[in-house]
Amino acid sequence: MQPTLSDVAKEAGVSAITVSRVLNAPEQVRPATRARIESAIDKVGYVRNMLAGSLASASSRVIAAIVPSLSNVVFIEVINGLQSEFERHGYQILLGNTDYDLERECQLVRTFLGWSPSALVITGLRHSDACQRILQQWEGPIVEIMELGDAIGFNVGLDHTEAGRCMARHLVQRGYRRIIYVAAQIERDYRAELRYRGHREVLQAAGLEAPLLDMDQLGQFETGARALDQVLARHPNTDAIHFANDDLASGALLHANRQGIRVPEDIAIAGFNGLPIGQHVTPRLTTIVSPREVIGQMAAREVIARLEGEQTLYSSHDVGFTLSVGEST
Amino acid sequence: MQPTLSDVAKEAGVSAITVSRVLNAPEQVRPATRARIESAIDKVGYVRNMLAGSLASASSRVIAAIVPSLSNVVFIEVINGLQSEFERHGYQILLGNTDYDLERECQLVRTFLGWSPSALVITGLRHSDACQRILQQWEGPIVEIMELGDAIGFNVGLDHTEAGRCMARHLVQRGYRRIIYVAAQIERDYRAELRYRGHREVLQAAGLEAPLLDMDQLGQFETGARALDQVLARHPNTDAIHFANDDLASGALLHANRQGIRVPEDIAIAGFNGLPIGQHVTPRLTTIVSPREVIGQMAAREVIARLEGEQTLYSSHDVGFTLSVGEST
DNA sequence: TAATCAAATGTTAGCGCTACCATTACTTTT
DNA sequence: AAAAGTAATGGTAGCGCTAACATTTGATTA
Repeated sequence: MQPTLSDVAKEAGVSAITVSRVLNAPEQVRPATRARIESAIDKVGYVRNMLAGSLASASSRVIAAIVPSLSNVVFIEVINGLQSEFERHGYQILLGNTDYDLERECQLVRTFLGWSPSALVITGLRHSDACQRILQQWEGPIVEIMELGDAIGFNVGLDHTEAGRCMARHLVQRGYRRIIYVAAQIERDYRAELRYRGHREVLQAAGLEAPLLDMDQLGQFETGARALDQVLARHPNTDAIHFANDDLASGALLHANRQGIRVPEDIAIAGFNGLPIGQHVTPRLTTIVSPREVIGQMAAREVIARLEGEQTLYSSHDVGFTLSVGEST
Repeated sequence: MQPTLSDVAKEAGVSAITVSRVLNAPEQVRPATRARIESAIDKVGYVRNMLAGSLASASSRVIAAIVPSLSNVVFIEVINGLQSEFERHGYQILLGNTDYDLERECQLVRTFLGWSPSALVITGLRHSDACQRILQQWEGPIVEIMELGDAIGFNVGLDHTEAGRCMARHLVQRGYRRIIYVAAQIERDYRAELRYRGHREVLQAAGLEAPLLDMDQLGQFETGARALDQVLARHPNTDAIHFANDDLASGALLHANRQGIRVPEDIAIAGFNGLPIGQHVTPRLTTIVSPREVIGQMAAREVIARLEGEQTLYSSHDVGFTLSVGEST
């Protein structure tokens, strides 16, 4: 059996609560006593029981983080940003993956709240009704990341509709007229859809059509390559492809290289995210750079500030984006 | 205040333990009673308190997973494999990131064990002495992943030394004679070092030198590109580069494309991991494919089997690897 | 119908810790 | 030297749940 606080207390000849203080507020214990207790801790090989502590104090120093996917580098970077900030302040991350499924998200939120997390970081602004209700009722800090809009708690992200507009404007300005938007399973990725809406808006305003090609597998290189083939076969006079993300776009670009299709002369290619790969392919990919790690860090900082008692009001933070023009458009 | 089990019990006119049973072993409760309790749960908006439950039952259904990095896709895929298996069986993942720091690893292990996890999944076989002691003392299942060797618990991984040998043999066989091994911060990445050892062994056996170039930043495309420049400048008659991973190798390959350096005529390039990108660059990257997600899944399955009472003995599982020959060598 | 037994439900006692208040030890002040 | 104050430590109760055993209910059998 693991030794408990009172085993340590017995060993050190003090009461359990004094040992607890050494762990939680060492400055309240006289240095001599503290040293004695610390060596007792080592001696009996005490490992703190976080469950009991969190139950008694009703606070766990656990952050529940819910993302839609772990296959997508973007969320990894966000998690990385969260981690780096939270770990520094002594918080642990409980990680959940919804696989873009709102039902699963609801289930996860339910379970995670049962851990009395110090805060909840969740991706996106769209949740099932049940989930929405649970979130609204919960008293701890909530941060909704990635998108901007009508949030329950604090909100860190960027305006995806505007990002879509921005890229569409760029393409139109460059003189492209037969532009297709290519996504992978767009109905599951609301942010890709928002970008499409912005894109379509701009194209229609310019009197252009805004066709959409939705691939039925989740987006990686392979899907991008296949999408390029499909576009060339079915819409042969397309002059530019606006991809929903850099994975797809890079896949298409690398495929074009292999096939001897010239970019942008035969067809222009644009992406979204600003992944490193886009800057290393030839030609460099035109894309929209989103500060992904910053989203995680901002979210974490906001939560930490709140938890340490600073009275910040719930509000939202636009991390913005940058159009990075490569030679692919 | 959140409603508790006894609030639900009062509402449903039963005792708390019956409600507990509905949650943990519904088949033990008569359907009529169960239905009544379930609607009471909905009515009062009950959210289960995992802390209290885990404390009382001394089991948390949390899996502590410790990886050295989240910037490396490889670990993401492993985590993904773990997630998909564990989540299906109702386990949550508590995620820790050591940043390749053994002290930090020890600290994380300490903290995580305080959560009474159902199991601990940890990367690698090398731990600090203190950590080693803590792990040995702990009673729950431990899985050490990625490497194979002298493990404390169950062991899922591959033989990195052999992988290094395999690639070196391939290069020698292809006729390359001035082969350099390029890594990024090799002293932090023990597995990259193991591969180098295998590589060196083969080269020396063939009467060749086995120089090592260690880049001082962690490996991404950029580092690979820079490494290629350095090799060409400082070791101009090198005919092949064996990179410690595909990120570096792809970075170098894409850089070569940009610079008009011909691969493999001017210089051959090989990697390790079998990341998708390697199969989409031109020429395709020669690499060693490791079944990353399988490692996570295997680890998870083993743990689950153990937890559900199957009496499997601690042992190790070699997931193997495959040499994938592209046109880059 | 009583005896028997399994299924369903309840009672009690803690899991290991911390909040809250009480007490004791040690300073400082006048 | 007594009073007043502060710092350090302790006692008690309870966080919300479940394990272990106890009891009740209802079905089955002789």
